[in-house]
Amino acid sequence: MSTQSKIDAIDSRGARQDQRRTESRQRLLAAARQLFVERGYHDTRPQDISRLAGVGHGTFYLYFSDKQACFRAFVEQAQAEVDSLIMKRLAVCRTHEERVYGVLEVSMDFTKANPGVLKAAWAGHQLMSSDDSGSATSLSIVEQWAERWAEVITRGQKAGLIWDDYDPKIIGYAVLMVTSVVSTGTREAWGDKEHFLTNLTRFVLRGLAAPGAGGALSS
Amino acid sequence: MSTQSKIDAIDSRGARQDQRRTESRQRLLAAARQLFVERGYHDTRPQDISRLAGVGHGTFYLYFSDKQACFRAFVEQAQAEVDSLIMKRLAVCRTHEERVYGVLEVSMDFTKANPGVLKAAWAGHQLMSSDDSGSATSLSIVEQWAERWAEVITRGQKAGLIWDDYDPKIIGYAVLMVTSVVSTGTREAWGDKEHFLTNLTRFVLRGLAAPGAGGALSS
Amino acid sequence: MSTQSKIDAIDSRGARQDQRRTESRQRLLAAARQLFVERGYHDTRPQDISRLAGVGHGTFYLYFSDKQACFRAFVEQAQAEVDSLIMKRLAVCRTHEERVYGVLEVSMDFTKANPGVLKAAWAGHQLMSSDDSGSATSLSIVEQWAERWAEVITRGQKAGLIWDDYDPKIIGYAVLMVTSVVSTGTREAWGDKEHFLTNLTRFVLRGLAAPGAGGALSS
Amino acid sequence: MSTQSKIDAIDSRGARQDQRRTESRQRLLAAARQLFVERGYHDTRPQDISRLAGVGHGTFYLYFSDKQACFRAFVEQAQAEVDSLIMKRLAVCRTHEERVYGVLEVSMDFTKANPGVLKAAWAGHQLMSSDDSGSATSLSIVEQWAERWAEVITRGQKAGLIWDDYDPKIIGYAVLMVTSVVSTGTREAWGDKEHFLTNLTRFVLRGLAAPGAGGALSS
DNA sequence: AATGAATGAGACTTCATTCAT
DNA sequence: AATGAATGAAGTCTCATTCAT
Repeated sequence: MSTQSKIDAIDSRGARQDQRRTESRQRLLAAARQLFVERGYHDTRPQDISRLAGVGHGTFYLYFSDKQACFRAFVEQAQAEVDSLIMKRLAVCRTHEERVYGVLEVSMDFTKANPGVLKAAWAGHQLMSSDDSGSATSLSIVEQWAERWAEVITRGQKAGLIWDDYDPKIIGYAVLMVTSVVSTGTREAWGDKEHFLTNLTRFVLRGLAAPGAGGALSS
Repeated sequence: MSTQSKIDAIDSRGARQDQRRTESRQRLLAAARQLFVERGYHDTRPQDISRLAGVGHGTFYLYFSDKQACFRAFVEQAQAEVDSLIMKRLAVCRTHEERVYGVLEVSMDFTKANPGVLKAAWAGHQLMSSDDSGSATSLSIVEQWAERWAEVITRGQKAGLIWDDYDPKIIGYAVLMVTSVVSTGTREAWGDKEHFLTNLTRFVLRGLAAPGAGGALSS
Repeated sequence: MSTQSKIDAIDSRGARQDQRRTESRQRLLAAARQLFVERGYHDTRPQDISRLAGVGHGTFYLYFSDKQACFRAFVEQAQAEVDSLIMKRLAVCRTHEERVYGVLEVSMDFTKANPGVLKAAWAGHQLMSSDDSGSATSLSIVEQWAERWAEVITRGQKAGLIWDDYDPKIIGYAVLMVTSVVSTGTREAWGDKEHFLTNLTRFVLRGLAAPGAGGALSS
Repeated sequence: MSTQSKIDAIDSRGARQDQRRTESRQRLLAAARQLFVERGYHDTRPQDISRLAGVGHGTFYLYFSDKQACFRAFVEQAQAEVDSLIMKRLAVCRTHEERVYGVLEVSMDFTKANPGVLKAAWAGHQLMSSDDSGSATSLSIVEQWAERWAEVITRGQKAGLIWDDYDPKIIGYAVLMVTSVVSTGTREAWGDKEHFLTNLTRFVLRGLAAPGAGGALSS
C-alpha cells in the first residue's frame, strides 16, 4: 500500500467514523427533542432517549456529559432554529408592519410544524434544577429577542414613527410577550391564521405608531 | 355532667381540633409555598415541607393525598390571592387606563412582596408530570384572566372606545401577556415603578383606543 | 390521660424508637463487617449489606450517608475493639516481655475470633478511592499504635533496659510491624499459638534489650 | 527479488512487527504501572491506560485478556524488578549485617525511585475481586521473600551465629515485616537514610545474634 | 391526630468489554 | 494489528409513600 493510499484509507476511515459520530448525535438529539417536548424534562429518561434513537444506553453519555447537557443542547438547537428563521424573514421586511407580521408568522409556522418545541425552549432551564450557573446562555435568547425589538423601536423613534415617550427596553419586552402568544399554543381555536396574525399585528402597530406617523409604519 | 355541657365539651374539643387541623395545614401550605418558589416542584420533597412546617414527615399525608395535591393547593392559593387583589382594585376603577394601570400595579406589588410566587403559579402544572388530568384547574386562571380582558374589550367596543376590528379573545390574551411582564421579574433594572408601569399602560391603551375615542379611554 | 402519663407515653415511644434506630444501625454494621471482610470493599454492595441485615435497601442510607461512610464506621469499630482489648491487657502487664507477649496474644486471639477483620481494618482506607480527605482518622490508628511502642521504648531507654542508640519512632514502628504478623493470617500452619508467640516475643525482646539489662526486660 | 532477499524482507518485517508488538505492550504496561500506583486498581480504567500509552482503547485487549491480567502483569513486573535488585545485592554480601542492610537499602532506593510501586505490588491482589484463583502467583512473592530469610536464618543457626531456639519460618517472616517498613513510605520524616537504615539493621541483628556470636554476624 | 423509621421502585451514570471498520 | 464507537449490565443513591407505634 502506498503512503498516499494509506493516508487515504485513514482519512476515509476517519471520515466514516466522524459521520457515524455525527449521525448518532443527531439521532439522539432528535429523540431528545421529541421526548422533552412530549413528556417534559423530568419524565424523560436518558434511557428513553437512547431507545428512541436506536442506540444503547451507554451511547447517550458518549455525546452528552449528562441529562442536563442534553437538554441544554436541545434548547439551544431549537432556539437557534427559530432565530435563524426569524432573521431570514426580517432581512426581507421593509416596514414595521411587515416585521411584526413576519415574526408572528414565522413563529406560528414553526409552532405548527414543531408543536411544543418553542414553548419548551422558551421555558428553557426553568424546568431544571435551580443551580443553573449556565443560565446565562438560555436566558440570553429571550433577552436577545427583546433587545432586537428594542433596537427596532429606537430606530422607529428616531424616524419619528414611534412614540418617543417609550422606553425601548420596556416596550421591546412587551412586544416580545405579545409575539409569544402564538407559541403558547394552548388554543387551537383562535380562528384561522390570517385572522389571528392580523389581530395581533394591528394591536402592536397601533400601540407603537406615533400620532403623526399616519400609516407610515406599514407603508 | 349535663347533656348540654357534654355537647359543649365535644363542640369545644372539636373546634380546637379543627383549629389545630387547620393550623397544621396552613403551616404546611406556607412551607410548601416557600419551597416550591425557592427550589421548584421537583427539588422540593414532602419531607422538606414537613420539616420547614415543623411537623412530622407523615403528617404531610394527613392533609394532602400526595405531593401533586399539595402543589395544586399552593397554586390555587396563590392565584386566588392575586385574583382577589385584582378584583378589589378593578372594583374602584372607572376608566380603562385605571384598569390597566391598576392590574399592573397590583401584580407588581404582589410580585415584590412575594417574589417568584406569581411566576410559579403562572407556570402552574407544566412542572408536574404530563398526565394533567387536573390541568383544567390550573389552566383556567390564565384562561380566566384572558377572558376578563376579553370582556373589558367587548364592552369598550360597544361603547365605541376600542377598535371594533379586534377579536376580543385574541387581544384579551395579548393584553394579558403584556401585563405578565411585570411578574417575570427577571429585570430589577427597569427603572422605577412609575416609569415602568406608565410605559406599559401607554402601550396597551394606545393599542386599544379607537381613533374617535380621543382620550376617552383614560377620562 | 394525665400530663405525667402523656410524658411517659412520649418518653416510652421515643425510647422504643431510639432502640429501633440503634438496633437497625447495629444490624447494618454487623452485616457490613461480615461482608467487607468476606468479599472486600468493592465486591460488597449496599444492597447486600441491607439484605443481610434484614432491612430495606433504602434503610442503609438512613444510617450511613454513603457506602464509604459505612466502611469508615466498620474500620473504626474494629480498630476501637482491638484497641480496647490491647489497652486492657497492657494495663496488667509489668514487664516488657509481658507487654510484647500480651499484645501479640490479644491480636492473635482477636484474629482467630474475627478472621480477616484486623487485616481489613489495617488495610483501612487504602481500598477506597484515593481522594481520602479523611485518611487522618484511619491512618492514625497505625500511627497511634506505633507511637505507643515508641513511648514504651523511650521509657525503657531511660531505665537503661533498652539500647539507647535506637530512635524510638523507627524501632516503635518496626516492633509494630512484627506484631502485625499475627493478624496477617495467611498461614494457619505456624505451629501452635504458644510456639508462635514465644518465637516472636523472643525476637522482639532480644532486639530491644540493652547489653547490661540481663533478663531485666522480662523480670 | 531473490528468494533469500524475500525471506530477509519477511524476517525483517516480522521482526519489526514483533518489536512494535513488544513496544505497544511495554507502553501499556508502563502506563498501567503509573496509573495503578497513582489511583489504585479500581480507579484505573483500561481506557485510561490506553490513552496514557497513546494507543487506541481496543488495543489494550490485544495485549491483555482483561483488566486483571494487566494488573497481574504489573505486579509481576514490579516484583521481579525488586527481586532482581535484591538478588544482585545479596550476591555481594558476606555478613548478615551486610545482607540486612543491603536488602533495606535496595528496597528503600527502589521505593524512592518508584514511589508507591512496592506498596502496590505488596498489596497485590487483595485489591482485586475475591475470586483469587491466581493468588498463588502474587502471594508467592511474599512467601518467597520470607522463605529466603528463613534459609538465611537456618544457615546462621547451623553456624552458631543465630539463636537456635528460633523457628526459621516465623522469624523469617518477622524479619521480612521489619524490612517492609521502608516501603510503607507513610513517613518521609524518618531522618536521613543512613540513620533510618542503621536503626532497623541494628534491631534485626540484635534480635537474631546468638549470645556467643559476638560481633560475628557483622564481621 | 401525629410521628418518623422503613421501604423499594427507579433514576442517573459508569465502565469493562466487543466488534465493525 | 489497530481503532474507538457502541454496548448494557450493574452500581450507587433518592424519594414519594406507607405503617406500626
